[in-house]
Amino acid sequence: MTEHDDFSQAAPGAFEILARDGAARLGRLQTAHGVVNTPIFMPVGTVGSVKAVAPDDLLALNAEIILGNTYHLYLRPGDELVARRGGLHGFAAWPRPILTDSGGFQVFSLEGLRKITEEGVEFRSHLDGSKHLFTPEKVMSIQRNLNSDIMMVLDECVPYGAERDYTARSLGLTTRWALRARKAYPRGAGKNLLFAITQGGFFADLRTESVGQLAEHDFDGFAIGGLSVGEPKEMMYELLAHTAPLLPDRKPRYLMGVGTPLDIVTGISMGVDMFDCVLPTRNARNGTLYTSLGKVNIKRKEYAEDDGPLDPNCGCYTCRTFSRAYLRHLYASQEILSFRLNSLHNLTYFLDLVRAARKAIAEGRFSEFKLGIEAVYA
RNA sequence: GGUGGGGUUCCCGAGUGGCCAAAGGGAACAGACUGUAAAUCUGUCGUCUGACGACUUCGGUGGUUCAAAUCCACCCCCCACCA
Repeated sequence: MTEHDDFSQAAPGAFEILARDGAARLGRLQTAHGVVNTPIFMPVGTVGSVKAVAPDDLLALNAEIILGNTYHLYLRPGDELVARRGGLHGFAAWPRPILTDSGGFQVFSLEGLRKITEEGVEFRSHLDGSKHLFTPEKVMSIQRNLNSDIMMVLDECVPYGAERDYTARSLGLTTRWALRARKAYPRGAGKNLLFAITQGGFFADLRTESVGQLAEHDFDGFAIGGLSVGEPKEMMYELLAHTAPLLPDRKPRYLMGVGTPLDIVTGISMGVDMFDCVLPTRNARNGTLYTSLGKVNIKRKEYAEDDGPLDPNCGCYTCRTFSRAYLRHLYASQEILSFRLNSLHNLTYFLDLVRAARKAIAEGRFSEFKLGIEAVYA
């Protein structure tokens, strides 16, 4: 307890590993808005809102940190407008840590609307078609305005299927961009942490090279980017197993945009500390719910008169209060409440999952825990 | 009673001689979704078949025609306006 109190006074960026179980780590990371316990799942709130739920819901679920997105918030409402309102914390009324993605992924997913050069990425807004330029420096400035606790460097996320030459060149660019970002925001210039993103596509040696180029530099954490972009699952796991151990042991490791319950547990087993994914919230809105017994597609006819709870082993408001029959009806009727109840549940499942993982690591039975998840989701 | 319009596959609704098992939408059923251009997208949707294909459908009955949801006759029902 005193140890915890000591850590609560630690400077932002402090990362402590409390226990290990195999390659899995139990840790905690200090930020300007409080401590994040790892392994952690971070709900995604792209435009400054975790869709369908409110901050008090997230606090009730004990979400420790959420995501925002540089690209979206820069386009609308504008990072300076947000800055004038106390940054994203003040604007969105979220008191706990926030991580902002750099826009690198949008550069990837908006392919066709952008052009990548050494200087940065020129892109067209998906909102009004207007032209913009993101440089590593610009993206730092935007994230400083948003005042996120963890800022990500601008990177290029290489699509699955990209050739070796392209991937090799791209990884070098991502490294140079990362170093420019660090230079634009030197350590100690503020309380915001800065994470680098490793790339390397689907070539193990290029993954090694990318980590090699970045690991020696002074970042607060290291992310693995460019996975789960359409490749076969085994390939993702292979590259993850290859890459995770290469990342600095004493810094938090973040697997970007991943993933399913199985992906998360697998990532943890390989030594990853942080995860984010739209899956729990997006799938909630599309009727796919994650439960202790597996995925439930709540639209299915078989639930029309199912009076049981969505997940008998879940303590969330949705599961405590409503029947599958009612949840199916809400979905079929396209009621707003459907999005909210489904999102609350899925977020609970993902947050409970990492809480249970942390407990399992602390108790030295993580492999056993992982087998349990695999039994349901593999 | 008169005049005009109309009855299409679960619903709405296109189709006015062959390219029609019949556009489109909805509903229904199933699936996808991984750093959110996603309350989105995909598939099925007359019956039988794995498929090719076969068979039965467009208010009813009868007819014209090589061929009818489409043309003709009569009948049934609905709507609008007029009396």
